[in-house]
Amino acid sequence: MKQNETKSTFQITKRGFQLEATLDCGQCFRFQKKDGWIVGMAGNHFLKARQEGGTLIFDGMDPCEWENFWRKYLDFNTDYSIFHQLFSMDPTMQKAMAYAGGIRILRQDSWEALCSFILSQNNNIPRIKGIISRLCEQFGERMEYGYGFPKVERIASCDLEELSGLRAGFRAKYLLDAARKIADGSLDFAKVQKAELDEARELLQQIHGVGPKVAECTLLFGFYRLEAFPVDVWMKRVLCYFYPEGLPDCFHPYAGVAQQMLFHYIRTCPDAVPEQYRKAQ
DNA sequence: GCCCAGGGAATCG
DNA sequence: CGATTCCATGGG
Repeated sequence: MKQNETKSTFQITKRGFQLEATLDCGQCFRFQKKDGWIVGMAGNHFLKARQEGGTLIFDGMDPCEWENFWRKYLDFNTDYSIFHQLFSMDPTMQKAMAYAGGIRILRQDSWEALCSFILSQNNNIPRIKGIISRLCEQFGERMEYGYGFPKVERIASCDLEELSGLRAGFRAKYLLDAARKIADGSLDFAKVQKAELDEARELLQQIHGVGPKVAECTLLFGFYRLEAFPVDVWMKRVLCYFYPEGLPDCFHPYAGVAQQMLFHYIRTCPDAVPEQYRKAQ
């Protein structure tokens, strides 16, 4: 079988990594669980994987595809023991890390992350996934498995009417403004990448519909700016309950990493906080 | 029907 | 300035 010479199932060992939590903790929206496998796309790349203990099993993966894309996407070239060591001085983070310490910050494409979090505003994760899924089906490239993420120019060439099928509501016009500003060069991702954090925030917020929260998520998840610290309703609960004085100062260079572990912890761990605190505030 | 969801713009005091 | 209100949509 010729195609099996390049596409195969292979395994790697990776201790202290949580595959499912990493791909389903609200930093990306294109993966789902299916028959015990995590299946989904990033950019134009397809992944089918599962985890057994410290072993990751990839189905139908070209080894080059792993080396050239997924290894970096899953941030396997970063040593997370540095973060764990730093965070472990804090009792709340000890608990969060016991639950979600294997989460990694994905090295996502900037445009894909920006779109994802524009569509995330005043919305819930299941519906965000639905909108992004339709966005890819309607405007992305048809791949062997699934659809790629749409190019900037493809979205920029749309009008609002064409985007109505997404059922994105008021967010569609925000998406359009983002695509057009990037396509015509009035927003330059290279400039955002190089800029200081405050300037990068301002650049992104020039997009109509991008405020502090969406800019922060885009910087953390789409530009790998680990000091970015998105605060949504869940993180407000975390801050209110655990950190009324704010995070420890020494976390700041990597506050985004702590944020993502805390976010997943409070959202999905039943006994992270008392029941009344899950709803209140 | 109500409330809420990884918010932000427009408007009002 | 800070604080409301509106924005579309779907699930609980």
